[in-house]
Amino acid sequence: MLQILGLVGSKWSILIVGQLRDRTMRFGELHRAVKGISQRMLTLTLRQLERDGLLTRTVHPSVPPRVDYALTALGATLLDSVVALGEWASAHRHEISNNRHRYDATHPTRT
Amino acid sequence: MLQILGLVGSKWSILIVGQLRDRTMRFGELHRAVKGISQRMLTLTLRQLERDGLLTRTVHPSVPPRVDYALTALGATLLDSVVALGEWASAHRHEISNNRHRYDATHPTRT
DNA sequence: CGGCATCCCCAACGATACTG
DNA sequence: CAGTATCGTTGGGGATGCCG
Repeated sequence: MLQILGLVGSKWSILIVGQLRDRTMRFGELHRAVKGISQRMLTLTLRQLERDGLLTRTVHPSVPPRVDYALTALGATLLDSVVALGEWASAHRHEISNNRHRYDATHPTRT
Repeated sequence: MLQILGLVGSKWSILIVGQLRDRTMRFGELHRAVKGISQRMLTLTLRQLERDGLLTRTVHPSVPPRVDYALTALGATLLDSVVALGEWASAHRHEISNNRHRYDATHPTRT
Protein backbone atom coordinates (compact mmCIF):
# COMPACT_ATOMS: atom_id res chain seq x y z
CA MET A 1 0.00 0.00 0.00
CA LEU A 2 2.73 2.43 0.96
CA GLN A 3 4.82 1.10 -1.90
CA ILE A 4 2.00 1.59 -4.35
CA LEU A 5 1.25 5.12 -3.18
CA GLY A 6 4.94 5.88 -3.25
CA LEU A 7 5.08 4.91 -6.89
CA VAL A 8 1.91 6.38 -8.32
CA GLY A 9 2.41 9.34 -6.05
CA SER A 10 5.80 10.07 -7.57
CA LYS A 11 5.66 13.24 -9.59
CA TRP A 12 7.31 11.59 -12.58
CA SER A 13 4.80 8.75 -12.66
CA ILE A 14 1.95 11.22 -12.54
CA LEU A 15 3.35 13.23 -15.41
CA ILE A 16 4.22 10.20 -17.53
CA VAL A 17 0.84 8.55 -17.10
CA GLY A 18 -0.76 11.88 -17.87
CA GLN A 19 1.19 12.12 -21.10
CA LEU A 20 0.01 8.72 -22.24
CA ARG A 21 -3.55 9.81 -21.67
CA ASP A 22 -4.78 9.45 -25.21
CA ARG A 23 -1.99 8.03 -27.30
CA THR A 24 1.05 5.85 -27.41
CA MET A 25 4.39 7.64 -27.24
CA ARG A 26 8.01 6.94 -28.02
CA PHE A 27 10.82 7.26 -25.53
CA GLY A 28 12.16 10.44 -27.06
CA GLU A 29 8.73 11.99 -27.22
CA LEU A 30 8.20 11.39 -23.54
CA HIS A 31 11.63 12.75 -22.78
CA ARG A 32 10.75 15.98 -24.55
CA ALA A 33 7.21 16.14 -23.20
CA VAL A 34 8.05 15.64 -19.54
CA LYS A 35 10.07 18.75 -18.85
CA GLY A 36 12.94 18.43 -16.45
CA ILE A 37 13.19 14.66 -16.33
CA SER A 38 16.59 13.11 -16.96
CA GLN A 39 17.00 10.21 -19.33
CA ARG A 40 17.90 8.03 -16.40
CA MET A 41 14.81 8.88 -14.38
CA LEU A 42 12.59 8.44 -17.41
CA THR A 43 14.01 4.97 -18.00
CA LEU A 44 13.71 3.98 -14.35
CA THR A 45 10.20 5.33 -13.91
CA LEU A 46 9.02 3.64 -17.10
CA ARG A 47 10.45 0.37 -15.83
CA GLN A 48 8.58 0.70 -12.55
CA LEU A 49 5.34 1.45 -14.32
CA GLU A 50 5.88 -1.45 -16.68
CA ARG A 51 6.66 -3.75 -13.77
CA ASP A 52 3.44 -2.78 -12.06
CA GLY A 53 1.49 -3.42 -15.23
CA LEU A 54 0.42 0.17 -15.75
CA LEU A 55 1.95 0.43 -19.20
CA THR A 56 3.40 -1.73 -21.95
CA ARG A 57 6.79 -1.39 -23.56
CA THR A 58 6.90 -2.42 -27.21
CA VAL A 59 10.24 -2.72 -28.98
CA HIS A 60 10.16 -2.46 -32.76
CA PRO A 61 13.26 -4.23 -34.08
CA SER A 62 14.11 -1.63 -36.69
CA VAL A 63 17.05 0.60 -37.41
CA PRO A 64 17.08 2.98 -35.75
CA PRO A 65 15.34 1.21 -32.87
CA ARG A 66 11.92 2.35 -31.83
CA VAL A 67 10.18 1.77 -28.51
CA ASP A 68 6.55 2.60 -27.88
CA TYR A 69 4.93 3.07 -24.50
CA ALA A 70 1.19 2.77 -23.98
CA LEU A 71 -1.13 2.51 -21.01
CA THR A 72 -2.61 -0.86 -20.15
CA ALA A 73 -6.22 -1.26 -19.06
CA LEU A 74 -5.01 -1.05 -15.47
CA GLY A 75 -3.07 2.08 -16.26
CA ALA A 76 -6.15 3.61 -17.79
CA THR A 77 -8.06 3.11 -14.55
CA LEU A 78 -5.52 5.36 -12.90
CA LEU A 79 -5.93 8.08 -15.47
CA ASP A 80 -8.87 9.86 -13.89
CA SER A 81 -7.17 10.26 -10.54
CA VAL A 82 -3.90 11.27 -12.08
CA VAL A 83 -5.42 13.79 -14.43
CA ALA A 84 -7.43 15.22 -11.57
CA LEU A 85 -4.29 15.62 -9.48
CA GLY A 86 -2.45 17.26 -12.34
CA GLU A 87 -5.25 19.69 -12.98
CA TRP A 88 -5.51 20.48 -9.30
CA ALA A 89 -1.81 21.25 -9.13
CA SER A 90 -2.00 23.39 -12.22
CA ALA A 91 -5.10 25.26 -11.09
CA HIS A 92 -3.82 26.07 -7.61
CA ARG A 93 -0.14 26.55 -8.20
CA HIS A 94 -0.27 30.32 -7.85
CA GLU A 95 -2.37 30.19 -4.73
CA ILE A 96 0.01 27.68 -3.20
CA SER A 97 3.01 29.67 -4.25
CA ASN A 98 1.53 32.71 -2.51
CA ASN A 99 0.81 30.68 0.60
CA ARG A 100 4.41 29.53 0.72
CA HIS A 101 5.79 33.02 0.48
CA ARG A 102 3.40 34.31 3.09
CA TYR A 103 4.27 31.45 5.40
CA ASP A 104 8.00 31.99 4.93
CA ALA A 105 7.61 35.69 5.62
CA THR A 106 5.60 35.03 8.77
CA HIS A 107 7.67 32.20 10.16
CA PRO A 108 11.26 33.43 10.27
CA THR A 109 14.04 30.90 9.98
CA ARG A 110 15.69 29.99 13.24
CA THR A 111 19.28 31.14 13.30
CA MET B 1 4.42 22.65 -10.69
CA LEU B 2 6.97 19.92 -10.08
CA GLN B 3 7.30 21.12 -6.52
CA ILE B 4 3.57 21.00 -6.01
CA LEU B 5 3.20 17.55 -7.49
CA GLY B 6 6.13 16.39 -5.42
CA LEU B 7 4.38 17.47 -2.28
CA VAL B 8 0.80 16.41 -2.86
CA GLY B 9 2.10 13.31 -4.58
CA SER B 10 4.04 12.26 -1.52
CA LYS B 11 2.53 9.20 0.02
CA TRP B 12 2.46 10.77 3.47
CA SER B 13 0.63 13.84 2.27
CA ILE B 14 -1.96 11.70 0.56
CA LEU B 15 -2.53 9.63 3.67
CA ILE B 16 -2.64 12.61 6.02
CA VAL B 17 -5.05 14.61 3.89
CA GLY B 18 -7.15 11.48 3.56
CA GLN B 19 -7.30 11.13 7.34
CA LEU B 20 -8.56 14.67 7.75
CA ARG B 21 -11.32 13.93 5.30
CA ASP B 22 -14.22 14.51 7.61
CA ARG B 23 -12.89 15.66 10.92
CA THR B 24 -10.16 17.52 12.69
CA MET B 25 -7.48 15.41 14.34
CA ARG B 26 -4.80 15.74 16.97
CA PHE B 27 -1.13 15.04 16.39
CA GLY B 28 -1.18 11.79 18.32
CA GLU B 29 -4.30 10.63 16.53
CA LEU B 30 -2.70 11.18 13.16
CA HIS B 31 0.43 9.42 14.32
CA ARG B 32 -1.59 6.36 15.23
CA ALA B 33 -3.83 6.56 12.17
CA VAL B 34 -1.09 6.85 9.57
CA LYS B 35 0.65 3.52 10.01
CA GLY B 36 4.36 3.48 9.57
CA ILE B 37 5.04 7.19 9.68
CA SER B 38 7.70 8.37 12.08
CA GLN B 39 7.06 11.23 14.43
CA ARG B 40 9.62 13.25 12.58
CA MET B 41 8.04 12.70 9.15
CA LEU B 42 4.61 13.46 10.50
CA THR B 43 5.84 16.77 11.89
CA LEU B 44 7.65 17.69 8.70
CA THR B 45 4.83 16.71 6.38
CA LEU B 46 2.29 18.59 8.46
CA ARG B 47 4.52 21.65 8.30
CA GLN B 48 4.69 21.44 4.52
CA LEU B 49 0.96 21.08 4.21
CA GLU B 50 0.42 23.96 6.59
CA ARG B 51 2.89 26.08 4.65
CA ASP B 52 1.04 25.43 1.41
CA GLY B 53 -2.24 26.37 3.05
CA LEU B 54 -3.78 22.92 2.80
CA LEU B 55 -4.41 22.59 6.50
CA THR B 56 -4.47 24.65 9.67
CA ARG B 57 -2.55 23.99 12.86
CA THR B 58 -4.33 25.12 16.02
CA VAL B 59 -2.47 25.11 19.32
CA HIS B 60 -4.61 24.95 22.45
CA PRO B 61 -2.58 26.37 25.32
CA SER B 62 -3.57 23.75 27.85
CA VAL B 63 -1.79 21.21 29.99
CA PRO B 64 -1.14 18.80 28.51
CA PRO B 65 -0.75 20.65 25.23
CA ARG B 66 -3.16 19.94 22.44
CA VAL B 67 -2.75 20.65 18.73
CA ASP B 68 -5.53 20.21 16.21
CA TYR B 69 -5.09 19.80 12.48
CA ALA B 70 -7.88 20.50 10.03
CA LEU B 71 -8.19 20.91 6.29
CA THR B 72 -8.60 24.40 4.88
CA ALA B 73 -10.98 25.16 2.03
CA LEU B 74 -8.04 24.73 -0.34
CA GLY B 75 -7.16 21.43 1.27
CA ALA B 76 -10.73 20.28 0.84
CA THR B 77 -10.53 20.88 -2.90
CA LEU B 78 -7.74 18.31 -2.99
CA LEU B 79 -9.77 15.72 -1.15
CA ASP B 80 -11.55 14.21 -4.13
CA SER B 81 -8.34 13.52 -6.04
CA VAL B 82 -6.55 12.23 -2.99
CA VAL B 83 -9.36 9.97 -1.91
CA ALA B 84 -9.63 8.65 -5.46
CA LEU B 85 -5.91 7.87 -5.51
CA GLY B 86 -6.10 6.16 -2.16
CA GLU B 87 -9.04 4.04 -3.21
CA TRP B 88 -7.33 3.17 -6.46
CA ALA B 89 -4.22 2.03 -4.63
CA SER B 90 -6.29 0.00 -2.21
CA ALA B 91 -8.44 -1.55 -4.90
CA HIS B 92 -5.57 -2.60 -7.15
CA ARG B 93 -2.87 -3.45 -4.66
CA HIS B 94 -3.18 -7.19 -5.14
CA GLU B 95 -3.23 -6.94 -8.90
CA ILE B 96 -0.15 -4.73 -8.80
CA SER B 97 1.58 -7.00 -6.34
CA ASN B 98 0.97 -9.92 -8.69
CA ASN B 99 2.26 -7.94 -11.64
CA ARG B 100 5.45 -7.17 -9.76
CA HIS B 101 6.10 -10.77 -8.88
CA ARG B 102 5.38 -11.92 -12.40
CA TYR B 103 7.68 -9.26 -13.79
CA ASP B 104 10.44 -10.15 -11.38
CA ALA B 105 10.09 -13.81 -12.27
CA THR B 106 10.23 -13.07 -15.99
CA HIS B 107 13.01 -10.53 -15.92
CA PRO B 108 15.92 -12.13 -14.06
CA THR B 109 18.30 -9.94 -12.17
CA ARG B 110 21.59 -9.32 -13.89
CA THR B 111 24.46 -10.71 -11.88
C1' DC C 1 17.47 5.89 -30.98
C1' DG C 2 17.02 4.15 -26.68
C1' DG C 3 19.03 2.67 -23.53
C1' DC C 4 22.63 0.65 -19.54
C1' DA C 5 26.79 1.25 -16.42
C1' DT C 6 29.39 3.95 -13.42
C1' DC C 7 30.60 7.50 -10.26
C1' DC C 8 29.22 10.60 -6.98
C1' DC C 9 26.59 13.76 -4.07
C1' DC C 10 23.24 15.33 -1.17
C1' DA C 11 18.51 15.48 0.57
C1' DA C 12 15.35 12.43 2.66
C1' DC C 13 14.39 9.57 6.27
C1' DG C 14 14.71 6.59 10.66
C1' DA C 15 16.27 6.13 15.40
C1' DT C 16 17.12 8.01 19.51
C1' DA C 17 17.31 11.30 23.07
C1' DC C 18 15.84 15.53 25.08
C1' DT C 19 12.25 19.58 26.15
C1' DG C 20 8.32 23.16 26.90
C1' DC D 1 1.37 15.63 24.46
C1' DA D 2 3.69 17.44 20.82
C1' DG D 3 7.19 18.42 19.39
C1' DT D 4 12.90 19.76 18.51
C1' DA D 5 17.89 18.23 18.00
C1' DT D 6 21.33 15.35 16.45
C1' DC D 7 23.41 11.56 14.24
C1' DG D 8 23.88 8.15 10.78
C1' DT D 9 22.24 5.75 6.78
C1' DT D 10 20.14 5.05 2.35
C1' DG D 11 18.90 5.67 -1.90
C1' DG D 12 17.18 9.18 -5.26
C1' DG D 13 18.89 11.32 -8.91
C1' DG D 14 22.32 14.13 -11.98
C1' DA D 15 26.40 13.74 -15.18
C1' DT D 16 28.90 11.32 -18.21
C1' DG D 17 30.31 7.84 -21.31
C1' DC D 18 29.62 3.50 -23.91
C1' DC D 19 26.64 0.05 -26.66
C1' DG D 20 23.20 -2.69 -29.77
